[in-house]
Amino acid sequence: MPEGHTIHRLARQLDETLAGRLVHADSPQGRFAEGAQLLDGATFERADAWGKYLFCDLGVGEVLHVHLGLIGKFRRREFPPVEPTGAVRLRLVGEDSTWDLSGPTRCELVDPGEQERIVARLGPDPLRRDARPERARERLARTERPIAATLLDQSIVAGIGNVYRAELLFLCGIHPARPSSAITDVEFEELWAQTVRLLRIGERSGRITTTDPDEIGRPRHRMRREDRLYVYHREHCRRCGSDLRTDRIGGRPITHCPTCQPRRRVRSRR
DNA sequence: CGATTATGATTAA
DNA sequence: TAATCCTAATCGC
Repeated sequence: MPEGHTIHRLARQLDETLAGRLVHADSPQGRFAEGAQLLDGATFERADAWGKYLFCDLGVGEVLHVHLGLIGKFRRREFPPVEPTGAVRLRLVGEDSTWDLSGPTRCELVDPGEQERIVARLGPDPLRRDARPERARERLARTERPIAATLLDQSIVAGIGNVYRAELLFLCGIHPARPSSAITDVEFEELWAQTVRLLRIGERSGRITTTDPDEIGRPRHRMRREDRLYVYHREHCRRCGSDLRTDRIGGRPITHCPTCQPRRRVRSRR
């Protein structure tokens, strides 16, 4: 379930449960045996998220870099630990918590220079206080690539994934194929504000919810699964009932509502 | 039990 | 653009 909100939530929970604690590390599955050995017995200092990239500093010189990819999970497990089920690349056991990493696309130790290089390739992260949205704004203005493609480009904005991009474009009433350069300043402001808002909700709750509790008629945390999204994985528009359309943009499917997200902006009535 | 699917990203072509 | 990697839940037969 990894878009930026997942990684930030994870960083916070790792901090809460492991920071300042002595940690035992191992690789039950065996594919990160050397790295785990290096981390074993270290003190967990801090976890930090940049977009979908997670870094854990255990004060051993190199930093643990984890990227969950599409299917990776970093889950809290029973303490004291029991024999893991399935393929666990890395297990971290603190003084009162157990964490299992499975299926990551990256799990490696990187030196601080390499960490810097990774972070330098990323666009502003809406979940970071120091984010500079104007960086993203400038990039968008300079490319004709469809907005649905640039929103997935982590070097432009860091942390948006396939669910959030579809939902954001719906909420902002923007057609996915619109050239990025045609996004107006006002639209960008709203896009950024919504991104921050939705990612924060996701980080707090641990799940992606983009619908309005008033519109659904029940509090966000008690919404049914099928009520949490406007367009992603849906057939009909929750707002107007139109048949939704799914296209492949930026290499991945995106669904939009032809009525709520017209290709040309509807002339506002005066 | 095999096939399919998934909120991702890199590499090769 | 396609192929590839990684894992586990779910679905159809």
